[in-house]
Amino acid sequence: MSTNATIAGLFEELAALLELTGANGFKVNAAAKVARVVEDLDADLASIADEPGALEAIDGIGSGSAARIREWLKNGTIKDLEKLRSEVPPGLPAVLQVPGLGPKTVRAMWQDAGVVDLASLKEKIGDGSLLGLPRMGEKTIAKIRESLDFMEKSGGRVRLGEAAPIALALRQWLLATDGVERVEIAGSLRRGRETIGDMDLLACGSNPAALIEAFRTHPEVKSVLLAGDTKCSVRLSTGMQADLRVVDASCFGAAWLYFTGSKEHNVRLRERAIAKKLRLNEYGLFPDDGDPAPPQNRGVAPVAAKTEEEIYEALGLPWIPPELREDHGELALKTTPRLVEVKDICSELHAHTKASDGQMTIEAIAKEARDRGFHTLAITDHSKSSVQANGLSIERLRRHIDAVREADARIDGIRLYAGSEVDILADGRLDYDDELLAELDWVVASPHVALRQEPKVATERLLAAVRHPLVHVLGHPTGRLIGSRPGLEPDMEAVARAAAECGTALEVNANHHRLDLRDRHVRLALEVGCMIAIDCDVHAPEQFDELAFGVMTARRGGLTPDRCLNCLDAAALEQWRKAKRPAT
DNA sequence: CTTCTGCAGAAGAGCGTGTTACGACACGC
Repeated sequence: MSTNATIAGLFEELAALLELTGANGFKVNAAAKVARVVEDLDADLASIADEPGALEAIDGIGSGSAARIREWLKNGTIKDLEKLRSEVPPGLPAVLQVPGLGPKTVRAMWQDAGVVDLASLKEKIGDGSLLGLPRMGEKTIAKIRESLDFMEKSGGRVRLGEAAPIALALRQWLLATDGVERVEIAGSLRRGRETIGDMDLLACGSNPAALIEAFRTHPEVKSVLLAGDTKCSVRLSTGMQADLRVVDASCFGAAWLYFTGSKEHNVRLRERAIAKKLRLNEYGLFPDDGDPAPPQNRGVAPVAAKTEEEIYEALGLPWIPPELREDHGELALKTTPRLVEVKDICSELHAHTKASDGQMTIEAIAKEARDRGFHTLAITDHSKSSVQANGLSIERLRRHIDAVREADARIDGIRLYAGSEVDILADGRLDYDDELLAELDWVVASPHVALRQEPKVATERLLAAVRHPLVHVLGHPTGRLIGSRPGLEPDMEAVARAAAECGTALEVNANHHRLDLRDRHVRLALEVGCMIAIDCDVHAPEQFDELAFGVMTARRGGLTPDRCLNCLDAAALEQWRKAKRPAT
């Protein structure tokens, strides 16, 4: 694991242990924030820690956290953390992750009922010994049991690509309800995070009770966790939790803003409101009249409430796209950035046919891409070392190139590139020799094996690939699979710098299991001047639909159309391709 | 614990909901 990821993990643990030992809430928040900041940091902490004041200059890291980071880098331990570890059972922080359990409850379960980890929680639920605790009744315990089941199945979060179709189906269902005016997706799903904890929907209409009733009776709903006049939480058959809020149309914007989050973004907005003598809540942005009672209950007219745009404007901000609402500096924006959208994408530059492990013929995939409005499709079947994916031998590739060129000549309305997704071998060499690669129109170089190698080795490996003069795109650079395989941990800044220098594009693989580059790598790549490709790595026709997830990930990294290969028109893409290989 | 205003000390988002016990609390976003 990289140094930053390790340190982020330590501070996350520190925050959990502080919570469990009943520490000051601000102390807990501070540690949690350090974890978040460090996780997203581009610079390597180990390399900047020696520079006086460098750690403290990072927003969210003060003298205390800086000292702890230095202590860990020097000794490999943090005294305060060790002390807390000795006080709290090692399995207890995991119990805190159970939805519905907060620090107070877990602490009581630990000290009064002997719960020390998830296993003992399950046991104590089974033998009824939790019932005696304060605020622990039958219903509470039943909910905890359901949450535990979900965590066992999914680890508590589901991938973006799994949650999105369910949310869209729920939205359609609600849109058929009596009196409905509007139904929107909010929460981390709207922000396009790679995994979703629970899904949030927001609705308004003339018959709120009907919306709540429709929601709780959807066929996918397994149990109703709570249902009030304006709010309903359910557990879906997948185990995931879904929340619906029903609000008045007059404050839809305020509510949508609030329920989209992130929590950190909301806090920033509210701080900004306070600085302007205003108050922001889910009912609107109100003048601060000094009365602590909620203004919406006192007939106070909001400054803004109906749309997100007018609320941001009243706070002196441009409308901020949901994907950027993570408190990663987005409040410094002066105008709304024109981020890439699905409709901007007009080529697919990474696709597989039956020649390797795809399901479609060249002709079928070409027509599919054309029907989706693309002007160019790169056929990039696997190379010879990818035996498991039926990679093409040198001979087969030569015949395949001919077949693609023949199809290109025959099929109207789309341009086909004869390409390859060539393996980057463990030592950085490519899986075909240069002579053969030079015959191809398009080369995506991707790592598929040796995905556990040391970060330094991985960096050299990827550097070799991006510097190779015949490579157009570095495909799914880390090889990670969300939730199941961490993948390579190269020095992404070095890789991106080399890519920018050599004019090699970096891919955001849109497959929802991959989303690789991930959001923060996109941001890093853009900062150093890279071009980005968003590709579906298509193996079957429906995989073209994964594009939305790749686009959201790219938007989270701040990608604009001018920096995205797939947004170029056919002539501009052709020009870029030729400029990349001036010799050919 | 960190940040901000002023260099020491204050401030740090704000609300609905269910549960459990009848006002308070914990939780989640």
